[in-house]
Amino acid sequence: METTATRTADTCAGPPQGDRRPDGQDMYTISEVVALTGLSAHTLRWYERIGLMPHIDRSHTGQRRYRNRDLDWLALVGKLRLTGMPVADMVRYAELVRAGDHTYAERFALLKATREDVLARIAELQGTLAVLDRKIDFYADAGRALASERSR
Amino acid sequence: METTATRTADTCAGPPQGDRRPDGQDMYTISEVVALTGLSAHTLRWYERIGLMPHIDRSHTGQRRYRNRDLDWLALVGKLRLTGMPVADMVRYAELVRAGDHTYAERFALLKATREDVLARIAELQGTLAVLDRKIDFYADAGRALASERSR
DNA sequence: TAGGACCTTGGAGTGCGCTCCAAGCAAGCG
DNA sequence: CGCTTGCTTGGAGCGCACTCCAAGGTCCTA
Repeated sequence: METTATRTADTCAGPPQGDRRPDGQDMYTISEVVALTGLSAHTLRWYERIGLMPHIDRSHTGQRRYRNRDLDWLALVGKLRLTGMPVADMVRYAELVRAGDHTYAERFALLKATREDVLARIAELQGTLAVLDRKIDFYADAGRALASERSR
Repeated sequence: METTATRTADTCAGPPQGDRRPDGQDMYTISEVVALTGLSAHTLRWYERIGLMPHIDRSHTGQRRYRNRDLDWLALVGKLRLTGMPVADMVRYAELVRAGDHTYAERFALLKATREDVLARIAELQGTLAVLDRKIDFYADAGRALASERSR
């Protein structure tokens, strides 16, 4: 029952990602994808040129027709982008997916390394938050001191 | 007792930041600052050119001599950089500091806004972490499925 | 006093991630 | 039919944050 699911590991690991998209016959023009993802059409075409996207279907006149799995992929790319992962690394991951099932181990390792990066970045930000909070407290105190000085 | 401290709010809000630096007569060449901060000398000079640094003292022959307060400032800049704050925004903050005490309110607001940004970014990263974890679980399961398939 | 490490400057160059442009094709509408 | 809107392409351009270069001055040690 789940052996075929290995083929779609990088587009639907788990339930279908939640985002709205009227299932039935799923096909989206580039401008629809722009509306759904917030990316620009330029960026979508650029992602394709650099090998970050899987093959995108075309209409009989050559226009792009995105599918739900492409949107799922873009959602993942968006998440990875938030982590600061370089586009080149995402392209590497995309290449592994295209290369087939024998790259599972490498993809798995890449995901786990990325997870560690994200944890480290969260820790960094919490350190920064602490500094910021100290400074904010200081400013609040200084503000009160100035106020009481003025009223003296 | 604390009224003079308002003058140093942006270099030593709280205890002296912990980082090692042999107090006494504090003076550092640019290469010492490179060693202490991990920034390049190019970057340090560039920060100065764009107005991100306060005035840096010079030796009688014109070489930079950094002081502890400059290192504290660089530590703050480093933290803010981690949050993804654009350099231009940090320059703005530096200008407020140079402008004097009457910019307290604006600096305070800027710090609080930055704090909110950091919180939002942490939340984003935690969302990404959740996606990553789902994917990692999926890959782990798929790996086990493939293994048991091979052994069948 | 010589040599080498280190410092100075303005300006040019780099890498990344888009962002835009020009020229042209295709579909829908009055 | 013309008009508008939307899509196509390769390639050029942009903003950011550095990064480096060339040409020269300074510091230290012997």
